[in-house]
Amino acid sequence: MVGSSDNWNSAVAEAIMAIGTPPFAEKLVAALRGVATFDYSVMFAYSGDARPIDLHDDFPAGKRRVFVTAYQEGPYLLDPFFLACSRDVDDGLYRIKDLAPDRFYQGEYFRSYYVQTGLSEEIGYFIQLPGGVVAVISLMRADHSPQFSAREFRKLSACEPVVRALALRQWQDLHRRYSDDAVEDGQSSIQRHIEYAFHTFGKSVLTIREREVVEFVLKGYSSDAIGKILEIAPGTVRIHRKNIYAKLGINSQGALFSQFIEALSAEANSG
Amino acid sequence: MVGSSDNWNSAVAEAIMAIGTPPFAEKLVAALRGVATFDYSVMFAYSGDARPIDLHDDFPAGKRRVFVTAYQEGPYLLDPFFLACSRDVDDGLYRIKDLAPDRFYQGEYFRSYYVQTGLSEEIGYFIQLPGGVVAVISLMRADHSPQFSAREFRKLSACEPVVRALALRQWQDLHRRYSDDAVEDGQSSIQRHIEYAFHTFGKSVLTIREREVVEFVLKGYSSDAIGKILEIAPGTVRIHRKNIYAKLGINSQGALFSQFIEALSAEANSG
DNA sequence: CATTGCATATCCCTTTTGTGATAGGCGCAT
DNA sequence: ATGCGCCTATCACAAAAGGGATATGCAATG
Repeated sequence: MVGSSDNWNSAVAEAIMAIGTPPFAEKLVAALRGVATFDYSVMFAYSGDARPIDLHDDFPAGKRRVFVTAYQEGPYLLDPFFLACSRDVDDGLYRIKDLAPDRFYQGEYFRSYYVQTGLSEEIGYFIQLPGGVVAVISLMRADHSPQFSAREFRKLSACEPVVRALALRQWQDLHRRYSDDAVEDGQSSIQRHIEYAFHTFGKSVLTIREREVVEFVLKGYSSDAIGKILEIAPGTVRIHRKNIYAKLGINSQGALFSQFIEALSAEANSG
Repeated sequence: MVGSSDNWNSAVAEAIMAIGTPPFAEKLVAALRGVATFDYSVMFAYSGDARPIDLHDDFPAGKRRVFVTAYQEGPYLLDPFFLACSRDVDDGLYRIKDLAPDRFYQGEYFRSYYVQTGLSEEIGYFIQLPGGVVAVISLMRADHSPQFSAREFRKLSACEPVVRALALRQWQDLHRRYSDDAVEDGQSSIQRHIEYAFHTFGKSVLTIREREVVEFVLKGYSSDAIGKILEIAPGTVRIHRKNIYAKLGINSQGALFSQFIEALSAEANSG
């Protein structure tokens, strides 16, 4: 089947082990790259008409704007993939042109947005997730690459059950993780942790003013800049830093960062 | 590879979906039956010298006594599979006769116990589970069937990574159920995120060496200390830092930390 | 075979930090 | 009211980091 099946099995094994962890999508895509080559991949979650959520992508830095940011602004509403989700397409692998209106290349979506992407073809796995959400994993070829051959498409189709099962489990795991302790105000669990850590780091030893200074130091401001923000002399900021380091038993900015990260981790085990 | 790979993928998908549920082992074995035929299968968990635990088997009612009950009474202590577990065998697929003492068929174990099983061959996947437990998934051929051919053995071996990953996840899931959340592998979700971020931060723009330097900078080491760790001149570390800052469009350690924290937050929305 | 990117390295100069010592004003509690 | 903790501030010196210029060896890419 898929070229060297050793690689496929090893790659699937890695993806299985990564279920519920950040590198999951990366591993899944790596497995698919062993089946057929492609230039970019992206995984969007579509929930009704809402702005799609970027669950994963591997666009180079320069391309992300057109493929993700710009897309999410509005073009997605004309995307054949998005429209297919609204039509309740069966799970499976589809070519974008098979889902598109008859004259895709003459349509509004193609002319006003898709040309900018410079893609020669895009295919996508559709996966119905619980709660009416549809995940689409897109594999893309840039315009210097040929379209997916029938053979490649068949091979990728054969992988669909595994891709689907993995995506479903990942989704379950994410929800198990975030449903207990998160999502009231749209902020993710990690963001809340970071925010919390900024305001409580060193609470037992540092004074209020010192914690303010710590916050700005951690956010990358120089002593001079912090002085301006807090409207005190830069020298005073330096005194605060000195006292802070002494209290924390450290002697550099770097060590402060390090302690902050540790606090972030530790917090997870007790808060 | 494995005959019809459609079936293999579908079967693996079913097993993935069954992780953490009772029919899991059944699905896993079903997948393997699509690769090569066998008469019976059993999955034992060995923990030190303790009586092995029967995690799954598909023996017909009449055979279970000799294969499971009798085996657990004592014969297991002479079982080449059990003995291999004590010797810390690497994960993988093994034939019983390759693990057995030279003259297996003349040995005590064979004469006093194994003959009763009426098997022509037995092969087993060895999987090291956390906590020093070893799981062995045995596939058996009764004496009217031929031994596993080299080709069949190779095909089953190719499946090993998947079998192993599935078994590990199943074991983790069983344990998560009893030990509430976290720890299992000593890492909480946030810690995993941080660890992941350390290794992927700036992946699209920074080189490997640069990311190594970033990691140590974020962990609070000075250029001199990093130079010693990476065994390069301190001046070189400073060059790396300079290049890193240029690529990231920043100009201080603090800004680097700030970007790292932002990456951590962003990751939560897509990881 | 030339180019490009990466890792390595040194000089030199400026800016920022880390650390010492020292000290005035303010609020709060014994 | 006297002491104590906190915030403020200055001076001076040493250590580390930021930034420019320049160069060599190596591997991959064309």
